[in-house]
This record gives sequence, structure tokens and C-alpha cells, in this order.
Amino acid sequence: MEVRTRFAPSPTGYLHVGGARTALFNWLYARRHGGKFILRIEDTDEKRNTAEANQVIFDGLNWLGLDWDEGPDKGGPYGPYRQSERGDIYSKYLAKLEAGGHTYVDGGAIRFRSPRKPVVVEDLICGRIEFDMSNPATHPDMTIRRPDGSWIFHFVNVVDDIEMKLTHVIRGEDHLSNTPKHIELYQALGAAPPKFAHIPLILNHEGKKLSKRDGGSSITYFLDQGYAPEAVANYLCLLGWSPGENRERLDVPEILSLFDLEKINRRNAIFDLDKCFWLNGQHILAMGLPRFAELAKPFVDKAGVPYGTEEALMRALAIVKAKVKHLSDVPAWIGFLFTEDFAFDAEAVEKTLRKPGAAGRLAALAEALGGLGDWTHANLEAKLKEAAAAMGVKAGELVHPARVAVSGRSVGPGLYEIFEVLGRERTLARFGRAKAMAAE
RNA sequence: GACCCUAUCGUCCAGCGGUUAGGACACCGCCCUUUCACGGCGGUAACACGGGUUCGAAUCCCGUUAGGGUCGCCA
Repeated sequence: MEVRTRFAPSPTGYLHVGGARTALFNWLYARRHGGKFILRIEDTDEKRNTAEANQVIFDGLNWLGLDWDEGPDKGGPYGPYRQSERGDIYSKYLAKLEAGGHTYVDGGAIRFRSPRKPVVVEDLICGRIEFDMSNPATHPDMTIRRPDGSWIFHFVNVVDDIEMKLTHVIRGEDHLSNTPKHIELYQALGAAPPKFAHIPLILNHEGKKLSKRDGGSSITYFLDQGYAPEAVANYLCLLGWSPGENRERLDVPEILSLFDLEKINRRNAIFDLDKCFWLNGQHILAMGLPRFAELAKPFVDKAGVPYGTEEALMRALAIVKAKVKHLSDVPAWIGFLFTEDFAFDAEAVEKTLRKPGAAGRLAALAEALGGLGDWTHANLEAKLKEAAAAMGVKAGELVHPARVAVSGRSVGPGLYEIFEVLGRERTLARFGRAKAMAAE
């Protein structure tokens, strides 16, 4: 039988990382087993069900690289995929329940009468759990339709899962206690329940459920902060799951080949931004220049870096890629390469250019480089070291003031790489300008 | 409160009856180095507690404690 999983978010206007991880696990499971991944919007109650709120979900999933086979925007054999458009289906199922004598009216609302029999949940992750449903005080008959005719989550969720032929329901552990209610509904409707897999929750640093207020609780945070989606997906799946062999950095194809619901653990995990950050750097380091450029470009454009040609941009990106941890930092890393109007860091100027003799050393270096043959990394390095030796100083005595002279800062890409990208003319011009700031 | 889940370094993840309890992030040293990163080496740091079972428990069982979740005419 074909595996069918789903992600069924409520359009609240943002995509929570916990939801994103749930989506990721569902997607992984479906793709791993050659099945289908379905997107369904659960908007029976939420009045924030706007086109924008829907778009946020689409964008978030797309950004993470999670594609769906059926959904509100692409249709499918069991649509519509928005609960607000499925009223007729729910009415039909309600009639079934009514015919079976499973409902009663209470205050205008319709409730489902619990059979009050023990219910066993066979969970792929949590194992076998038996629930005693006999006490109406702790397990009240659930409402399935409000007096105004609108539907309640538990009912429509089950109906849709039946109608859409879902085989596996992978969701947060906060639904574990709801599951026996859902199973009662399946039984009353004469449908076989899907396999359930309840994954542990993501907690904040206080050990509470991650909320909107917590940094990094929304997927857009990662996009804005300059995270690579592959790094975020990688980090998210490492929360509660392990590929074994102490593997940390994994690309999606690897995750796909290793993923297994049975290997998901049962303990809630605290979200650790530090590790996600580190993983981001690892992914950036490992990715090719084209991918890096693709991810960095939006930030470069947004910052208005006047990089000129595409080739020039690529040369700049190439020399900073190994240093960058956040893609959002790229403009700051490369800006000085494209304008003479870059800022000089006061402390850097003080420590290097204002050092006695700096002006003379800079002048000597400029002279040496002026006569250099091919303006290449190797030649530049050799010439600088030769000049340092001739002056009887350590290479650093030339390197540091030169770096500040051409970039305005004491940290940055490799010096010779900067020289190469700037070219002879601009490098020497910047030397000349810096001499004015330097101490004799 | 009732019910359900969970319990290994500060954090994430290994471990599934016999290990000097391992890896990663973070942190602290040292090395590499033109800066910053990267990388390398080393260090600090954990089996919640109490009973069992067993020749032998982080691993199995039972309690206690702690944390989380669910008990909606929210999803």
C-alpha cells in the first residue's frame, strides 16, 4: 500500500519550527517510502485564514525544500485541501455518525457519545498505550459541531484523514492524549485508523513549549538571519532523531537514505540556536560557490552592494565564503571591495596605521608591489615577504597596516585575495590614501 | 487534580546486561596562521533518587522526585 502522510497546519500567519519539523518528518517518511506527502490547511475556526497566512505556510515549506504532492494550491484526487471548503463532506460523515446513534445534541452543539471502552494506541514511536476512557469527567464527550454549524478539529481531522487515505499520522506528542478520542471516531465511522507516530516536542531554554516570543520559533527568522535551508532542515531533524555514527552535518539525500521513524526518540528537546548556527557555517563551508551565491545574492541585493558585474560578485563571494557564518553578513564582508567609500574602523586604524613607522612601511610596500610582474596571489605574497625581509621586519608589520589600508578593518578575507580582487591600481591607490592617516 | 509521556555532560545525540560511559555545540587551554574563521590536539562536564532482578546494571522491573503534554463549542 502506498504511504500517504500529511502536514495539516492552521494558518496562523507564521510557520513554527515545531510545525516545520513535523512537516519535515512527514515529508521524509513519504519520500523515503516512495509515497505521497499532502498539505492540508486546517482552517475551520481561525479567522486569520487569509491568503497571506496560507502563503506563509507555502513559502516556509518551499524554503525548506519540502514539496507536496497534493494541496490547496495544486489540487489532488481528495480535495479540496482546505477544511473551510469541505463542509459537504463533513455533513455526510456527520450523518453517518447520527445514523449509528453516536451523537446527541447539547446546547445546540453536536457531541459524540464515547463508547466508554478502553482504547489502545499502538504508536510507532511511543509503543502500546492503553487509555481508560470510562470517566466522563476526564474524558468528556467531544463536541464535533458548534451551534453555528462550524466544525471542531478532532472530527474534521479524522474525517479528512480517512477521506484523504492517509496511512501514517506523524504529529507532535501534544496530540498523543487526543489520539484515543480520534480512534473512537474511526471506529464509529467503520474506518481503520492510520498508523500513529507521535514525535517529541521542541522546548525553549526554559524547558517550555517553544512559543512565538522565543527567538528562532518562526521559520522566517532563519531565512532573515541568513541561514541556509539545508542547514535548518539538518538541525531540525537532529532534534529527536539520530542518523547514528555520531553524524552531524548531513545533506538531504543522506537524511533521506538514513531516516527511520523507529529511530526517533521520545524525549522533548530544547532548541539550541548555537548548534544550529554552527551547522549553518558547516553547510556554507561545504556547499559549492554557485549555491553560496544563490543564497547570498538576495542579501547582497537588498543591501544594495554596488558589485557591478556578476563575475565581480562571484570573485568577491569566493574569497569570503569560508569565513561567513550568516548569509546576512555577506554584504558587510564584501562591501569594501566595491567602493572607495568604505568606513575605517577607529580601533584598527589606531592599532596599525597609527603605529610608529607605519607610513614608511606602507610606502615601501607600495613601491615594491608597484613593480611587481603578474598580480597574482603567489607573487604578491612572495613580494610582500621579500619587502619585509629587506626592511628587517616581520611580515605582519606589513600585512596588518596593508589590510587596514585596503579594507578599513583588521579582520576580513585573506590579504592577497583582497589584493587580487581589487587589482593593482585600486590597491595602490588605497595605500596612498591610507598614508595620510598613518604615523611616520 | 486526573490521565499520558519522559529522565545520560549546560544543550543535542549515541549507548539497548559486562564500555576508562562515546560524539557534537558551547566553554577553557595549546598548535596552525597575515587578521578572522577553518582545521588539529587537549581539558572541564552526565547516567535524578531509592528499592529490587542479576555473578554483573546507564541499560530490565517497581516506587519517589522532577519536567513536559492532554483533559475546549482552539488547532
